[in-house]
Amino acid sequence: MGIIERKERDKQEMRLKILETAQQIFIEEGFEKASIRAIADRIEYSPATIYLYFKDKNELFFAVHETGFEKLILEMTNAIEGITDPIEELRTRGFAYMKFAFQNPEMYDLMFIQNAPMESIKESDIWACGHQCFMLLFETIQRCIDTNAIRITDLHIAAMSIWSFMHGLVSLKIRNRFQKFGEGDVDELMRNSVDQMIQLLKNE
Amino acid sequence: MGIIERKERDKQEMRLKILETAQQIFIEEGFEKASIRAIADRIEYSPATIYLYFKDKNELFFAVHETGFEKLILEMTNAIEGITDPIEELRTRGFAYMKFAFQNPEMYDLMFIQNAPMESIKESDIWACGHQCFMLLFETIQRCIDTNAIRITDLHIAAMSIWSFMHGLVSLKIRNRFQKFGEGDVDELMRNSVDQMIQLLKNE
DNA sequence: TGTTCAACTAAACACTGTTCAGTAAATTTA
DNA sequence: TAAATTTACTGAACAGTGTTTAGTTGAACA
Repeated sequence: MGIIERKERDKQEMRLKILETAQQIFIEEGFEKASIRAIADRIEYSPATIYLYFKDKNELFFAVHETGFEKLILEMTNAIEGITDPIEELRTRGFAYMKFAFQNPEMYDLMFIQNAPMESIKESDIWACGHQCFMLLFETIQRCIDTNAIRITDLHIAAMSIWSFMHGLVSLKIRNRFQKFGEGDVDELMRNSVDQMIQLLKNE
Repeated sequence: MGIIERKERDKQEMRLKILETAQQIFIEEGFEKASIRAIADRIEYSPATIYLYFKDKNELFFAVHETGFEKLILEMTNAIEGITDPIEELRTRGFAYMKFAFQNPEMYDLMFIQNAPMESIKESDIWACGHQCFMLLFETIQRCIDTNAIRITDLHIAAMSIWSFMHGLVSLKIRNRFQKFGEGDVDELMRNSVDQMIQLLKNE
């Protein structure tokens, strides 16, 4: 009989329910406010129940941050549709990354700033969704190198440099370190910085 | 009589004692572990006493993060002693910044990643120590621009780009996002990225 | 000497993540 | 069908967090 199958389905459903509720509260009110009790309250279960589906808060928010990567990877993939010039591809992916951060600041924070999700990765294995995302960057940079479009020849140095630049820009903004930086609009200065960096990277 | 003067001295002394103890625990065991109760325990006062000297934990850790900036500003100032070439000055300051982050990861985290210190800055006024630190960067970049040594001509764009790059590099490392990035040593890859960026910035 | 005032604290409040013994219902076995 | 077992769930507790408040104690002043 399909009782064990139904039970398995129920279990997955419950897990998803917790996950979606965690994500909801977290996106609306931030990581701090997304407490186990707040999540339990909304799904009308006791806090202890959550621990039957997730080892701890870190593991739950690891699962949440994975859904963030799914979204980012999708957007970074779709962004370059129809683009052939490698530099234009790099520029577009850069702006897609920045747009994601602006539109999902709490999720970006969880994915690239918070300690929580990284703490649930066992010493032996890898940050799979992170690596999957870097692959998109590697891909684009490799194309730039192959067509001699870029002034950096080492793939890993280029990837680390470009990602660091983008992350620095976005995370300093998210964590409020750009208060009154310069005179004009900070967001515009950020966009200009990205464009300037592309110019710097371009060969000729 | 000097009673009120002595009382004022005592008050300042107590404030300093709290501040130094907070800093100690925080550097040794991180921000999470540096609780009001842990600080109170070590100085052998009740937790409530701390609130007679600091409005809340944010204000206390704003004061701690200020001592971090004093150190960073000192190191960034001393680093360039005897250097005349603007590009070399920029490079040296970059490495000094990175060295500070590596040697004082918890303090760097507090200064540039944590929300706590920024939350105690009133809407009206400015992040003074942050701005004082940027001035050193502006200074160096201005020299680069004046001598035509750099491929960026806008001071604010250059400052934002270079700071973002350095912060991205260092904060991704601190928050554990460089696990197994590439094949070799991550620290060396980071240093190579800084050197590569300097090459990119250099005119000719 | 009595009064005032400042420094300090015990205890509580409202939270947090997490664990565990116990319950109740669904499922399986006899 | 009745009894035994397994599963899902929870109340209550533990140990911690930042913060507030009423109340105490000792020093300074009148």
